[in-house]
Amino acid sequence: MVKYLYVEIAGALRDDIQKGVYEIHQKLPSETDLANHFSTTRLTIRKAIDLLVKQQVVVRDRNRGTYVLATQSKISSGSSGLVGFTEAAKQFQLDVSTRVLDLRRTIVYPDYVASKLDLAPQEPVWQIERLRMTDGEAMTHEQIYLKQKILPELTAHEAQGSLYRLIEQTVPIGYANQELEAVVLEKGLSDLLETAPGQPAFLAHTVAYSMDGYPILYDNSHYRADKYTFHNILQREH
Amino acid sequence: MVKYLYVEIAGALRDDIQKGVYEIHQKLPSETDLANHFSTTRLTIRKAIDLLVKQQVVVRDRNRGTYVLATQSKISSGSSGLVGFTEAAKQFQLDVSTRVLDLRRTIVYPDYVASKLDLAPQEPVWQIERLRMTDGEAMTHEQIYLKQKILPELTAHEAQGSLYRLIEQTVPIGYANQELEAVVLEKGLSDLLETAPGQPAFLAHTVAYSMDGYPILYDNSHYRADKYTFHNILQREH
DNA sequence: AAGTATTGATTGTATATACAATTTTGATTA
DNA sequence: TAATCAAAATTGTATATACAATCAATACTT
Repeated sequence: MVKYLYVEIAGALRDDIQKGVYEIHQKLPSETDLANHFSTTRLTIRKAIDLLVKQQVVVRDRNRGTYVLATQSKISSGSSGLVGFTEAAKQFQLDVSTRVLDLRRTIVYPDYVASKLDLAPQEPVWQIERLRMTDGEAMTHEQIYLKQKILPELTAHEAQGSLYRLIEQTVPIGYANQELEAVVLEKGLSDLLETAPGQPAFLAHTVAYSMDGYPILYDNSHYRADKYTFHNILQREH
Repeated sequence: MVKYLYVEIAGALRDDIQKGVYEIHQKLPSETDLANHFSTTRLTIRKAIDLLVKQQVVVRDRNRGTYVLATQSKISSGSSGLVGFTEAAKQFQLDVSTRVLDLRRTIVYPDYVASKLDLAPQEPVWQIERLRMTDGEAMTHEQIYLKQKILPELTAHEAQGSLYRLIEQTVPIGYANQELEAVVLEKGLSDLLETAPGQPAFLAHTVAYSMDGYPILYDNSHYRADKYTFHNILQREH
């Protein structure tokens, strides 16, 4: 999984931070020192630190040093494009795993699902409930409704990977409409997400459409707020 | 103002894109070609392209090339966007009012503000704390840090309106970088927002940049989750 | 003692070069 | 023609090195 030197070094540093070798607000060794320690060049160290900055683990302070910001990094996704959890986490070079809690073909679903997906009466959908984890820690709980006619067959094994990628083997996805709520976790979900009730979370409602504008899937996901941020680049229109 | 080679090159490329030299979905010249053209190294070109990627002007496609992205639309619908609260709320035809809680020119601010705004030591900023209301109900609490050199003077009356509009009378804003957290309100803020502690809220960190990529203002806002949702249209890149 | 200049440390940028990984393209072969 | 293989193109990573910009600490001068 770990392929590149700078990713490995970033991981090593992050581990050290998590282990307390470097504490919050403490300064990391200088780039040259790190380069010597890891027997590499300063530029490779810089790339490693760049990654940690992107993950918001450290901050740079020009001419002074690099300081520890948090002991944990957050995954972040947003309008940078439509990516599922798998692809987002991969950009952070994290190890993704999935627990499929439920997978069934059904004609029983809430009204708003039928409405959002523009379903015919009795039209079957795949209902997929998954728990997504990075490095073994629960991050996201997903409740997905996918038009069955898009994917006639779907195995539990397939449901473990990137659904977007799977779907795009038959229907290219054009865009999605996402609405974000901030919520507080109730008992059931907090258990699944391995945290406490009352903790904040994002609730994202996403409808993915084909290029033609036909709805394909509806996704209702809870993201642990301590592990996830949404990130937008907003262009000013002049 | 433009100091570094790679920033200049990024600007030149962005201009070319805007002028139509490179059109949407078109491929940029290869990095080696660009390096020759600008009489520099591939690594400098890469840093320039890195910047454009961060600004979402182009995307990389490994082993294939760098492609021009749609520089328009894609963002900021429904809510905050780079329109600021005033402009957003007006689209909903709501009656916006503002309570300026604090307005001061100061050289005392958190480290992360100095870092995000790339402030010189002792550089003065305007610190503006506002409560934004629609139809008399508290919606948003804003904590804004604005480089003083952008706006030498700022009255409490001016601070009641749209800051974005005010700023753009001197410096056009190019884009902003927004990060969303989901949080739970603590006592002080919940009082200001006229709700109860423990209620969920969005916490948005926004850094607004000039067209050249220089930071202008940092905004730390809490949005009542029961009154506000964030809405994105996500484009799938193919 | 207080201010000033110097020096070292540290991050930021830039050049030059090489190899790796993968996609595309073109040539070769069955 | 179709399939296979080889080469070229292109981005990604890595090493080595140098200088610039600025902060912090030290030494020096007044």
